[in-house]
Amino acid sequence: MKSKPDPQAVADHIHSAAIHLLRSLKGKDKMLGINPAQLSALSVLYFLGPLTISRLAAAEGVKLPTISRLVKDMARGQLVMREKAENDARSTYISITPKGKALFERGRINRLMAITTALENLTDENLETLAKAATLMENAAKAVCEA
Amino acid sequence: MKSKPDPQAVADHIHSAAIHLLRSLKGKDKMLGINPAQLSALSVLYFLGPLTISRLAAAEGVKLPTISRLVKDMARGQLVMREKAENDARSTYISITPKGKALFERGRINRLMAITTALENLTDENLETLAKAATLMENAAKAVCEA
DNA sequence: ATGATTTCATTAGCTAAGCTAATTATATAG
DNA sequence: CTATATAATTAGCTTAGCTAATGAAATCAT
Repeated sequence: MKSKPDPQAVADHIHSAAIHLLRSLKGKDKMLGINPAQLSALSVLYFLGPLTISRLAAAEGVKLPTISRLVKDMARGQLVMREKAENDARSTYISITPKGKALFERGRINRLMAITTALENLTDENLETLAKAATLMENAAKAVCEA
Repeated sequence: MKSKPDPQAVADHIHSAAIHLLRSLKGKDKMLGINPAQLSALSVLYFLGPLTISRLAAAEGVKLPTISRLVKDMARGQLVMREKAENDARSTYISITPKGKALFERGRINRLMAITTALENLTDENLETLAKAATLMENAAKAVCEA
């Protein structure tokens, strides 16, 4: 064992695995009446707190008009709220409402339960491996962005 | 160390990591004039060989009409070819053309190079961890689908 | 202070990709 | 031979992405 791992092969393998894992979850969200874009935006607002449209767009890696419309739709559904910025009359802060919070939590639990169930029979050692790998992947993602 | 890992936390961590890694790659494809849906379909045809529309749809986890149109677009761009099935006049086999192959390889290399570069400074041990985790993630994805 | 530039957000209009329902053509079963 | 099932397409809808144009506010340079 312990044949020198080929970085290119590892990149390929982890890439496929990420794609397949996320694809397998795609179906799990629909039952809630939540779509991936909204779930993702809610996630950012949930964890980072209120953000302007611009910052939300940046966080999501999409252009500003895309978020502008998404927020309009979510505001109509009472999932988020707008608040005028005090210092800059051009900016609006978007924050998640209790309803949005609840929906996000349900969606999140939905996904995580699916994964957790799939991990159910793993040894502690394998879970440890996954935990370490997750951190390595986060770092890699950061590095890709900065490249 | 070696505190019993919480499966729920691991699920969460690996989920985020997969999202962030793939998001970080999103930008890398555009330069080629290839979009994610086409790249993904080409990938399936590249590795699995010619498939009917139905099987391609199943492999991609989308409905048949979605692939039907995607194939029409890709055929227009000479990325794939249609061939009538011999045994069943209803079926058409879709195969990747040399042009499609070349485009796919460029796109793939683009992505993989981005990841590979990001993994550049990892120890062999960490690469090993990622390789193992990739396999675990593939299994988890399969389990989620079957659940 | 005023005029030019930049920034934040929205709107309009386009494209791509997903879906369902309906249609056509072919296979298969009773 | 008729009925049913399957493969693919088409039509029509939705959502999410984009760019370009616009409006409104802030900043900067005279």
